[in-house]
Amino acid sequence: MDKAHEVLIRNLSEHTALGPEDVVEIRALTFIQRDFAPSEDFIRQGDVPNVAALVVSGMVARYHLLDSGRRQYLGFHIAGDLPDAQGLFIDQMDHGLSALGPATVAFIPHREMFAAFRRQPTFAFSVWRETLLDASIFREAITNNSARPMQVRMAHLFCELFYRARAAQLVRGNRFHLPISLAQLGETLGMAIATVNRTLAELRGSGTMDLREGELIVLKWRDLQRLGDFTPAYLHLKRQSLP
Amino acid sequence: MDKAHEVLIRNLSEHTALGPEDVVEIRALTFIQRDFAPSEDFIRQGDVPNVAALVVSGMVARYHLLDSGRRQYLGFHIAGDLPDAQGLFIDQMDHGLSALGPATVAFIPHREMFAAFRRQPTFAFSVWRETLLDASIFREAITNNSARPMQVRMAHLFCELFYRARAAQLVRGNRFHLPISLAQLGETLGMAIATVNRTLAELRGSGTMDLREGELIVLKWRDLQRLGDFTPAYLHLKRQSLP
DNA sequence: CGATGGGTTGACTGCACTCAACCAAGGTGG
DNA sequence: CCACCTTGGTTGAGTGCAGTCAACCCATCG
Repeated sequence: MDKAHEVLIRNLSEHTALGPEDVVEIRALTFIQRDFAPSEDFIRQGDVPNVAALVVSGMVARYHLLDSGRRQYLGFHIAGDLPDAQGLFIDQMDHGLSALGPATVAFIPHREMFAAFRRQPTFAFSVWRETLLDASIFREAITNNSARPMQVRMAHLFCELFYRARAAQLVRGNRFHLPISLAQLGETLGMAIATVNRTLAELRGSGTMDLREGELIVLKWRDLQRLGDFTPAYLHLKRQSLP
Repeated sequence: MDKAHEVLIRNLSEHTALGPEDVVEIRALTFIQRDFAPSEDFIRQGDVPNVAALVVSGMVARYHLLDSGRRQYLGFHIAGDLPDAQGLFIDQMDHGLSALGPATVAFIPHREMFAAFRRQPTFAFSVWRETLLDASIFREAITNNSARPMQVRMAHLFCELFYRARAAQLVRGNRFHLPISLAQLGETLGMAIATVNRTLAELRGSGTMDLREGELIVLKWRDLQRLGDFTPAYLHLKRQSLP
């Protein structure tokens, strides 16, 4: 059976009430599925996009490359996300996408998406909504990296990822798969790798969480949330109530 | 004559080839126009949006407020922008909007927008595209505030604002109206006010630009661009025909 | 095996934050 | 009218946090 379509339907349904006609449109989309190795790029800055990517499993990252050679991660995506819906209406990608750990990604021709949008405006609106959620997460990242001290900043990132993973039912118990290195954390949060390590040690010391073997373990969600100044309103997840 | 409609049409036309039917739809929209004083809020974090804002003249800012009381500016908008198109499909605003200097804003009921979207998908796509440009600017802000040193960071912001203002024909000669205070610059770039002042002094010293009496003056565009590591690709300012 | 990548830790340094004082301009009220 | 206050900008001194640099460990892998 086709996991890609189901993952997309599940994710869109999380935020939007899809009608049966919308589901029919989605199931009719052509998906070309591919597996990627950790850190493998699949869309590069400068590419002319004509397909949209859907994360089927694993995680993918979006990033900027600066002339200085520095890399800045912009955000992360989990199963069900459309990480480059952002590319639907632009001529040229302004950022790249790569697998974080091993990941499976499905590609949908833009042409088909547009046709479906015209037939089913509700489907278009639901994807549009996804892109707006993305933007909301970007805004929070601006604030996080600009206005919050190191420890809070890192805790906030973990909170967000955990919260989103839970909404996507990717959390088993109190842990989920987060195959990120310290260097990548640094390039996400705008801090040097040594600082990443020390800050992470502090967070571990607080007993609220741990990060081991590519797994994030949340031990005291409430405390971690407080530590990270985390309020999930900006994620606009309909299911608001969580333990 | 109605400036609001014309400003919107001009801005959308900048990026999208609008058909005559789209223009008819836009002209049929109901606008409620209002003037705001500098720093006056007109949409607050937590509001339930049911109208979309359009900047008719002046500048408006988007910002987060943290529990700590700190304010983080997320971005700025000029005439023709739809600063809260982001609110079209969300239940609750995750950020606020305020006038930067004195500003005139027009409000359009969401209901009318949605109806127009269904009748004219191309119009919907053009507004969608605007929201994606917004997101692209947010991404750049993440990178700017996280990965670039202070001086470069500030120069980059000025480059972006100048470039966008020029595209919107708001630059007269080599200057345009940018009514921003040092404190606000600090809350945009994530730096303390003292540092803002010193960094700005450096930039002035470089002879590439000046900021006086609420006006940004660009003296050496090329040098400022280089100083700010600025490449305008991410602004996607190019007319593109839509599907 | 040696090479590589990821993680850990210590020492040093310097940049940007904090704090504080001060100035200029504009608005307000007695 | 002046006195006062507020807001925005400017500058100096001191400090501390996080960046840089370097060494080292460990596991994996060719």
